[in-house]
Amino acid sequence: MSKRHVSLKTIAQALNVSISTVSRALRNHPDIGAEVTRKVQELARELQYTPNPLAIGLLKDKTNTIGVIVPDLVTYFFSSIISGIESLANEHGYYIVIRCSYESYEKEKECLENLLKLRVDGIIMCLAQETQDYTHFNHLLEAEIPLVFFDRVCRADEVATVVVDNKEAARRITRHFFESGYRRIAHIAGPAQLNITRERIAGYKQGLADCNLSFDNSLLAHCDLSIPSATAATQRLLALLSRPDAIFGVNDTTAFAAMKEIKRQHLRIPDDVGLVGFTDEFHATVVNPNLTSVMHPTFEMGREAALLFLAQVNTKIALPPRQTVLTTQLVVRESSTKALVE
Amino acid sequence: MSKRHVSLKTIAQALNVSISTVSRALRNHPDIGAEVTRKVQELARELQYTPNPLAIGLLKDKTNTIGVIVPDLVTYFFSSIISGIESLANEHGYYIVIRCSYESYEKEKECLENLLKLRVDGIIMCLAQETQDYTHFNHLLEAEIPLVFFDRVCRADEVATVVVDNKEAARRITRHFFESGYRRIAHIAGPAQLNITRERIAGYKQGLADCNLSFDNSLLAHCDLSIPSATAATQRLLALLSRPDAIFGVNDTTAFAAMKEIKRQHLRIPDDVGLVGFTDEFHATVVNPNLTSVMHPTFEMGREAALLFLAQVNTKIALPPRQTVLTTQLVVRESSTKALVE
DNA sequence: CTGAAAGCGCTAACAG
DNA sequence: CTGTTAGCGCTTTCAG
Repeated sequence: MSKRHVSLKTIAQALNVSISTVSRALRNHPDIGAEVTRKVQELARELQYTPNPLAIGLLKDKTNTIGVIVPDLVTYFFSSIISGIESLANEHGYYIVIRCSYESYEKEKECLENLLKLRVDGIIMCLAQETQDYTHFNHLLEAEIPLVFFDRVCRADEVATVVVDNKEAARRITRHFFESGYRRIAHIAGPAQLNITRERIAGYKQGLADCNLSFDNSLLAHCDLSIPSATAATQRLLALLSRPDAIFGVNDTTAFAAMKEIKRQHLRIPDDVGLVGFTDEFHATVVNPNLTSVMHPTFEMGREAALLFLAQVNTKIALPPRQTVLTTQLVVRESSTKALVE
Repeated sequence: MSKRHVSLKTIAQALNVSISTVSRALRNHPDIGAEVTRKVQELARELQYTPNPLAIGLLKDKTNTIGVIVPDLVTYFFSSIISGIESLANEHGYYIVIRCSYESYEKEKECLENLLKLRVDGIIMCLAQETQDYTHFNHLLEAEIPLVFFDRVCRADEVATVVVDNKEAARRITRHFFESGYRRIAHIAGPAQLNITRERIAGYKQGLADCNLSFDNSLLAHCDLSIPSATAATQRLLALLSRPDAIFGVNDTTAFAAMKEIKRQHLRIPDDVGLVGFTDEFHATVVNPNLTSVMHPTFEMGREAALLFLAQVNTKIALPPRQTVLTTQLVVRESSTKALVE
């Protein structure tokens, strides 16, 4: 069997001491004689001994492992958040095990179960789009297994969360449109059950109110965040008798899909239709015209989520769940700044 | 301690049988009486017993875990490959633990060491750009720890690899340019030490030869795959006295950066400069003009890599390393098709 | 058909 | 200062 790894036993036998002596020597336990300690450490280095985390995990019931569940691995939004989680986790000696829910409720439950079976120390996740029942988290809450939600959240009074100021951002976008001369401002929103959808719609409405514009339900199009669905939503909006002159997408992918569709219909951006996205990835500055977008600190969001996770791990007492709200910034580019007709 | 998880012991005590009986009953061992088996399984289900993978791992020296190292987590290319790995790994009961090398040789070594310390069953990875010394893999090869490289590879005679037909693809791009009327065809290549760089340059040269064009070293610009560096490379090319009329980037990100720079200099694509990328991500169809690109089957590449990994895990005998070559496809769009002047 | 015991690698309480 | 023992959760001989 274990030709592969040297264990304490290997060292103990070679040096003719007991396993516990080796164990202590390696951790510089004061009880152990200087000479023995030196010899043990020297041999350990030579043999490239590394403690077996399985054994320690078994003993301590701790794996230094964080389960991460995302609805989608490919999108910039999620991959950059994962990057943030990985970066902070790593700095603190944690490993991340990734699973993808593919926006499915069933898969999400399965991922959760699997990761718990693996004995991860806790979970950092973003809810799947489909998820409307939140009872599968009961178990974690009862067992006090660390849990952090980011972006799409639920049960925020019980679970730590990291989000951005969705409402404020949406409000700012709406006002920006108004100030740029747009009057029929539409919003392509996500699925109704998501908090981000609700909050951004709330901000959108607030923004309209700020500008004395009335809310028109036909200007609110829902999509399931997929590209085809965003395209369809755009088509619905553009087909309205009274066509919108501005569209704000729930994320950049949605906005890119909208951009493609708007161009396909030979409408000009920003002159015929203004467009704003949400996330601000690199491609916003590559597309034509450059996309105005809300700068969403995704990498930071990942790091914050990991931070909230660590806070839970390192506390024995159950502290009230922390809510981290990151601030966004509107980055104005060409897609929402038409020449004002005074 | 373990309020959290029920163990065989829990069940054994409740049923007043021995631990080994429970262990056997759960695996339907024929030795165990039908009645006992039924009772054990029933209670196990009720108590939601799940075997502790740490204990099994300790015993079997196997964790069902794959270490994945990528140079970058955020780029579409890598995130979609990770997605492919995750998908296949999951189907076979494996978990993936992700680490990022940030294109650094030192970090790559560190990631590798860390993952091995964690006792992953093997490694699937893409070399960091900086990596030029490949001796840190000796240990894995000697210990016969499964290892798979994808995209950027080394020691291909000893290690299983998944790549695409880089040379052929580059050749096809070059010929496509020629057939579209371009004559001064430039290439923004990656760092010289990478196989993908070498192979694509070889294909580029072959393509030039096919078209009876001579190779001009000034039309070959290297970059480090970062956006600023790709921009700089573009600038160098565009500043040439005899400016190229076509540029083929080593990947889409490079091509997008080039596109941005070309536009900034008020040159028209495809009329003044033709442009082709490599990877073909969604954004290729959003930018203006749509980017011609080589369709790189990234998700499949991830799945293939996982497949090669599993092949190694499931074989006792050391089989010769398999080389999987995936085929690409040139997707011609607007950025490389100027109106031919006959 | 079932139980006891050893061992995977490690730590910690308890002896000496 | 060092060794013995027990135990984390599990599988696998070996007894009975």
